[in-house]
Amino acid sequence: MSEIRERLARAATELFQTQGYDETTIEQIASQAGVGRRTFFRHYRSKEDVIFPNHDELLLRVHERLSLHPDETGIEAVTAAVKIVLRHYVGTREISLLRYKLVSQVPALREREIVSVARYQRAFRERLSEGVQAGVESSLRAEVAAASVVAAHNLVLRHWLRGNGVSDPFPELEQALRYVADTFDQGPPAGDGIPADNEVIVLAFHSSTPTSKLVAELTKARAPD
Amino acid sequence: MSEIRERLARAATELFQTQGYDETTIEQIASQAGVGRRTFFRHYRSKEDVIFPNHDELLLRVHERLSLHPDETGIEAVTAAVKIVLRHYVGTREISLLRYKLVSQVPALREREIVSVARYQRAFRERLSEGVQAGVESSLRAEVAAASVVAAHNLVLRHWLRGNGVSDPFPELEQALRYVADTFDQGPPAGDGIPADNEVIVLAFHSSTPTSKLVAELTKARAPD
DNA sequence: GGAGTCAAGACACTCAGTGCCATTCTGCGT
DNA sequence: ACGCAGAATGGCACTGAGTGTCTTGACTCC
Repeated sequence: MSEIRERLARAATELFQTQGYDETTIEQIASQAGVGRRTFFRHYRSKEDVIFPNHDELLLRVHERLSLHPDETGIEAVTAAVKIVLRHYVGTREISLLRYKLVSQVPALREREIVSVARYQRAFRERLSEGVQAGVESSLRAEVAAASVVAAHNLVLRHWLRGNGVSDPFPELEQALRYVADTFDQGPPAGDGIPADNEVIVLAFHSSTPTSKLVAELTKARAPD
Repeated sequence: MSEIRERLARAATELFQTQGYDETTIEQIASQAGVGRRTFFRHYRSKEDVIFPNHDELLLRVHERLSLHPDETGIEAVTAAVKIVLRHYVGTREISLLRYKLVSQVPALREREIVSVARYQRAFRERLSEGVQAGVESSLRAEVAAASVVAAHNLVLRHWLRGNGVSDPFPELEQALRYVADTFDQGPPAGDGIPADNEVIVLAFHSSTPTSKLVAELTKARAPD
């Protein structure tokens, strides 16, 4: 990490907080950091880039993790990958908190964040679609599962940020992800496709019935020979 | 719809298709339409705005529909609202097809579209959260349900667009939405409360519930942590 | 026919972002 | 210690988006 890059980041965050984001020009950031305007663009692609640094690299790491173990479940891979993202945010607490404050105030930054999130979601969706046959329902399922993981992450992250980043968000993430995994871990809902009619199955059994027997009966009932 | 506005739209779409989007300047669009550059900005906020016209108005109609019947289910309201969106796209077939082509080629437009979609999703999420107690799981549920509806819509829309907008996408949307509604309409499968010994358990669940989930719920209900 | 209103045009300005070239700094081998 | 190559920096100019403002012209209402 070059020294000038850090000087620019510091100058930018100071100015953003005192003047506001929109009111700060790149010229000001550069001169506050004691460098030329042109040099700013050698370190950051744009003003937004100061707020979302190393983003490409993080996305790359996520992609790498997703393709690391081709034999693990999609949900497993995605679950592991999303932890990388949260770990990164937690590891860069200062900038994460500043970003949170700015993103909730500046529309342009909020949009940029949405786009970033969509990139993760896309990566997740692609991983979840691997080895799954094409079709409306499978696509929908993969997309929704990806969205769920992202939503779980964002929920936990926001909670952590609102608490000023003092707690440990990982147990909470585990919990939320477990909820998601429970919903999406396995194949499509029974029946290949959308049920023709909205059927409700009612099952009555004695409380002493062992679960194993129950499942056997149930399976038989749902898909008779 | 003013006449100049239409001239501008026509000029823009022509230039986009012959020269490409990035290579077309607003100056060119304006002069092709026979007006001044400044006039362009009186009709469209930006170049992207030509590709996503009436967008705010559509979002507004969605919001209106969502708050129309406060007593209907969240899923019902959202399901109805998303049809407004699809109906709009179908109703403006030409521009929809052009947009699809451009969005798949120009990164800036793709990002803009992602942001637009996020706005609908947010509206849906808010409607789905109404009257639901706060909490991680409820929030997650609302967010995921909103994402599902959006995903269903986008899937159907893309399919329609890839088919050059000749088919009727609504049956497909209905089907996909039914799938989503089936997943989110009701809470987890019945079984709240711990059955006492020697009791008959009655379990009602939807036929689309995966057996695995069913078993998980059942196990939880019978022997809660 | 004259006053008022509204859209369009024209011009100037700020700022983001990029290309280009000269200059300076830095590390490195001799 | 010296010089050299390559990289980093600074400065300049340019394009293009977007905005403020003043002028002009057309249309309307009285």
